[in-house]
Parts: sequence; structure tokens; C-alpha cells
Amino acid sequence: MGRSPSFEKGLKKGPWTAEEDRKLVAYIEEHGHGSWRALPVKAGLQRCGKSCRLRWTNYLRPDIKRGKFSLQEEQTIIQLHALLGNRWSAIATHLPKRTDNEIKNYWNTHLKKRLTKMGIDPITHKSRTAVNTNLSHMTQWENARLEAEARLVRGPKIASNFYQRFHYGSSPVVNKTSRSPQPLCLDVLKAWQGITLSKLTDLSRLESFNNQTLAVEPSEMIKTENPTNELNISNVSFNNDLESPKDHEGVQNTLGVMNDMTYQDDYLMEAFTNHLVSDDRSFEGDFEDADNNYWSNILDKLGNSSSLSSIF
DNA sequence: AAGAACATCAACCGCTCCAAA
DNA sequence: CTTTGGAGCGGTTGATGTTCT
Repeated sequence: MGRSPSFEKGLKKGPWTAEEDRKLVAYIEEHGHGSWRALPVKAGLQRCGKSCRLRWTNYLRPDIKRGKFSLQEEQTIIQLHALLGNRWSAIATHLPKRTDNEIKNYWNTHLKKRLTKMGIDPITHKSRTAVNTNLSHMTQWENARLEAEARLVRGPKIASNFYQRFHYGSSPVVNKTSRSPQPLCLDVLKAWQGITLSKLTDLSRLESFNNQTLAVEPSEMIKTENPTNELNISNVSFNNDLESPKDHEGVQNTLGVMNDMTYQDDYLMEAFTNHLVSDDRSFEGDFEDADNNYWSNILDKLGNSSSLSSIF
């Protein structure tokens, strides 16, 4: 590997000083960044444009939220990583005010390790303890969801049309890059989160969902190319060890409303994931306690699950 | 108290993509 | 159609801080 371009030009590398930060911020606030390549000279910086862009986008930009990630953010990262893999920029677009670099670092230093400790492969999001026919139930659900995702990504016409209309209105899909393909199910995930994060108890919202106020036509959402892959949500039952009666009621009411709708397995999987991961009833005391409870709660549920329906 | 080991994260590098010429 | 330069992405590094022995 040869010398870097920055070295050849005698440009500075390494950590930014406060003075450099001040110069960069002052210039961009007055002129905008314009061409990043031309910026360093104009701003009086001995840096390459690339370094300036990185410093601005990852650190100095005013609309950046720094500090510890919230539980909701963690949940979102895990879900999106399961769908998108290491496409950090795509993940970052669904986490306002967080940069791809920050999310990537957080994944590598925190979330990956936690999932590993939980016995979940952070790459495949499958249980490491699952073997052949004795797959864990989480893995079964994860597999079903990933398969559904794959089917959607492969581009059934109906799904593409639905997605395009949902995400872009009537405009054409503009992103053609293979690097950042817009994940089909993410907007569905958003829709689901809108429902499930209210702990599945707000039936009026669900009915609104059912009545297409989310710009989704349920009749299109739930159709699959292969009817044999459909799951009927009415078959799901509850385990009293895992849920409070109140939550059972909420979920069951929700399921009742949905009873006449047959959902594609990935949508059901998202509901399940949200239901499982967003459960914060045990969060009391300071944040660290909540954090520990959060993960131990998930571990408990995974460990106690004796059947698919018992998770619910 | 001191050194080793580990964790964190800002920053860099090489690569790909894409628009303009 | 081909070439070229800018921008952005993901993987990796290394300086610094923290914890462990």
C-alpha cells in the first residue's frame, strides 16, 4: 500500500483541533460546504476535503444527537440490521440525528457483543444454539421473516407497487444504486411500530390502519405470491407466565380486529419483534438498571419459550 | 501503584457509484 | 459510449480512556 494522497500533499491527518473545528464550522455556516475538495483551501485548513466532510458529517454538524443510544434506538438498529445487514447509511436514515459512523461503532462495540452473549449470531441474527430440526422458536420466526423479506426484495409486482406508492407517492423510485437499495419492508415496519409501540392496545389506531389512513392498502399488504406461506394470526395464543393480563387483553383485542386479515409472515414477525423487544414494563430506577432489565427480559423470554405461541 | 488487557470511537483508507464532460 | 472527478460507503486502524490483575 502506497502513501496516502493526504501524505503526499503534506496535509494534516489525525485528530482535529478546536481551532480546525472552528474554522470548518465558520466556513460552512457562512458559505455552505460546496465542493468538499475545494473547501479546505477556502477555509484555511491543511486537510483534505474528505477529512473535512467526515469531520462535518460525523461530528460538527449541528443536527447531530450525541450520547448514549436509547432503548428504542437500540431496538431499531437491531431490527434494521437484521433486514439490511451492514448497510449503515441505510440504517442511519431511519435513526434521525445519528450518523452511520456512530451507529456502526455502536453496533460493533455494544450490540454485537450483547447479541453474541444472548446466543444470537450478530451476522445472521439466528440463534447459535439452534441445531437442525431443533431450531429455537426465535430462529424459526427470524427465518420466516427473512424469507418473506427475500421474496419481497425479489420484486413481486404487487409489493413493488405498494412500496413505491407508500414511500414515494406517485413519483418513480429514484434510488437505483445497488449499495443502498431501499428496503421494502421498512415502511411497513414503521407502520407496525406506530401500532405496536402503543403496546397494541389502541384499537382506534389499528382501525385507522385497517382503513388505509397509512396509505397502505391492507388487501395488498397481505397478499403473497405463495398462499402457503401465509400465517393466520388468529391461531396465536398467549402464555400467562410472560404477559400481564392487561397486555394479553390488549394484544388479544388487537388480534381480534385483525382476525379477518391474513398477514404475510414478515408483518407478523415484525409485530412479534416489536412486542418482544419494546417491552419496557420492567424499567424502573436509573438507566443502567433499565438497560440490564431490558436484555435480561429478552433472555428470559427466549429461555422460557417452549413453543411458538408461548412467546406471545 | 503499575502495567496489561480491554473497550471505545474518531478518523482514515480503499473502493464503488454516478453525474458531467 | 467512455472517461474522469467528486461524493459517499463500509471496513479498519490507532489513540485514548477504563478496567483488571
